[in-house]
Amino acid sequence: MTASKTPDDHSPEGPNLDADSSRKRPTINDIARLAGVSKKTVSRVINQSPSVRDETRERIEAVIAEHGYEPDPQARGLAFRRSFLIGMIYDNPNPQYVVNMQQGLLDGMKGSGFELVVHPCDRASPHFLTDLRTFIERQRLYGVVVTPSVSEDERVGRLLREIGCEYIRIASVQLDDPDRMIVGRDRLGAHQAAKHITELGHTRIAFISGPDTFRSSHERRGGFEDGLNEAGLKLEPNFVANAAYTFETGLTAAEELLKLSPRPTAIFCGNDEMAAGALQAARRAGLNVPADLTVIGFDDFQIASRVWPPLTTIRIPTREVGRMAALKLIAGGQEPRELKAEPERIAPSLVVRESSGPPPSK
Amino acid sequence: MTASKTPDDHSPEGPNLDADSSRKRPTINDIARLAGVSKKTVSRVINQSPSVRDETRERIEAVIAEHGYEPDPQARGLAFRRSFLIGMIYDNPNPQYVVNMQQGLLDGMKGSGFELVVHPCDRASPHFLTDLRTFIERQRLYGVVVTPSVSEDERVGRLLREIGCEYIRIASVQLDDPDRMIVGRDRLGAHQAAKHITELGHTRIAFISGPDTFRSSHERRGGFEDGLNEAGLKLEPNFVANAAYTFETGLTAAEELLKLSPRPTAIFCGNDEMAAGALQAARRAGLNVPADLTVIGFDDFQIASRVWPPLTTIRIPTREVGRMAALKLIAGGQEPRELKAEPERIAPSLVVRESSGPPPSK
DNA sequence: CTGAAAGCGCTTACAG
DNA sequence: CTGAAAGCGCTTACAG
Repeated sequence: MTASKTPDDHSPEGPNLDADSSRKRPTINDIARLAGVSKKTVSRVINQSPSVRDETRERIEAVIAEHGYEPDPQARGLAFRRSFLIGMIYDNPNPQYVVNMQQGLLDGMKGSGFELVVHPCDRASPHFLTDLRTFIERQRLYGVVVTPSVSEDERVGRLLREIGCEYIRIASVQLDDPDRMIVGRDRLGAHQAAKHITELGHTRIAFISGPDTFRSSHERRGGFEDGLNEAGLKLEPNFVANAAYTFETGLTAAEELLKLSPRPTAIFCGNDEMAAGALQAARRAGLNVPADLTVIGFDDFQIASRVWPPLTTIRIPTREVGRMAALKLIAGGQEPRELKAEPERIAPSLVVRESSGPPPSK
Repeated sequence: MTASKTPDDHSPEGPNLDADSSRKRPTINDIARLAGVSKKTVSRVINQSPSVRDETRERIEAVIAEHGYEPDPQARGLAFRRSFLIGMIYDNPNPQYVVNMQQGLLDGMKGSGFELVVHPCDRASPHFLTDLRTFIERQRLYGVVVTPSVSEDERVGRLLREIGCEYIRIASVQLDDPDRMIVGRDRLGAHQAAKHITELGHTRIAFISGPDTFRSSHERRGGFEDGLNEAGLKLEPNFVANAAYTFETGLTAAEELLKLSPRPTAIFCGNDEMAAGALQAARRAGLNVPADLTVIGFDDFQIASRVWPPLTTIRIPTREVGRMAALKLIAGGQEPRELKAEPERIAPSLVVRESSGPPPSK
């Protein structure tokens, strides 16, 4: 054991959990005594009750600051019957999504005193709902943020309401009270992709869809179709392939599309992973991207700029979405000011790289 | 703390926390009453105290099971002066590493009643240590798992010991008591890479290193050099380039190496991200991988199989490492039986894909 | 082997 | 505007 030992530290040696707590952290009782008030009044200051005389409040705040007092969240939680933990409930298999979302939630929780507890889950498990319930009730979670595709499960919404757990669902469609949701703008993003492709002059345009179990699959397809229609084009049924947001399924789906004759000159993929698979399929088919084939992704995760050629894609500000979700949860469902003032901050945007170009001239 | 809704908020609308709580969850008092014992005895059963008569224990366990009683972690934590939360402290920028590690920790914590609180941090921040201390002390964390590169910071080890927080450091070198560490086998992995490359017949072999701030950079280099030496080769200083574990720095470093004359016929990269960058550099230089150049990565993250050609790399079982770390932390530093019996479960292994081959014959 | 009392550090409900 | 009492659901220390 190195470092600072205080005079009253009589511990013999080794990491003893109790002995080493240098100067014990002050409690509400210490602050009350030092400020010459009851602990209830200190409690009022902590909880920002308006009914405290300014002078009293200032005196207490000074003592709190001087001693670096921080209320114990466990004791508060016990008395409140509710912890200061926020859960992130997710089943999205993409690590980049998960990390960006966590980071965003953490951004939004910063300085609030809340902490983030992560809870991946499996919607297909038979214990899914009971596990979720146990997790939330046992920890008496302050609230949860739920991301796709779990967020789209109506059983989850019902459960959360039934046990009275505050929540924010993140999804690409309005599935619940607006107070309880952050709605993504997937349609808009897919629309931008369609616009880009048609403006390049493509007419034989294909789409690789994500799995039916994600609402975003449908939204992205819908937005894409709308965009094509605006350009006077249709999404031909045989130019639509179903995949599952993974690299492998994207690869297979693209292989099928490229066997068609005439084959598409552009493929819009429901996410970057599938687009990376499509790039692989093009290579195997001896096609040059973008000279022979335009490939476009969705998400703008790291992989988009790592593959060759770097992917033109639709960027979703996942971290910012997470930040907004956390702020909204903490505010009890109130739309964050920033988001109200500038809804565009969670809007998708087109990122043009090297995988898109005009159709082959022949 | 943004106090938004308090428990006695009897607002007519919206999710009322109290109204919906169907049947209240039983407490230790309920169980004690129903079992005809004192709550202290129930507490003994919960905490697996040996001094309870078998008959009594069974009776109590039956009541617990019947009512689905679960002790409140907040109340337990308050009495224990220690929560049932485990923190993951990290600053690794790779999302895949973070998610795999989290998943592994969760695997190891499963059924233990602990929950995982995530805490990314920035070693370079001036508040780094105070923030960390505040986080741990305020939440009275049961313990923490620290990953590279924060885990390699001696200030962190000192702090943790000083405040008496249980911890496991994950690193590529033994930096602490064996009870407090999970040591990775990076040297072995790099050695395997060297063996593979030399067996293919290469002699002009380069290395792209990670940043000095990660011990793994040095270990991987060391293991690689050892492997080359065994084959009677040396790692030439001008064939070593320094990068920072990122795609961009890997790209730049590889460009420099490929300008040399004669240029290397194989490059071993400290991780997959840099190897992806090296692949990009080769393409820009008009070189074919693996015909003109062998490129090898380290980690076997998803990106390794997404790039073209798919990367030969060294697989690290990150998730398993995480699981072992959690088990060890919960066991108070005792090596998990599984790991003792089979240390190889956290050993690296060579994964041969398409980015490696014999050197060009010319 | 078992229990009654006190306490962990907060808050609610009730007074004044 | 402020406080004394009781309580949140557990555990420790002390008895027996």
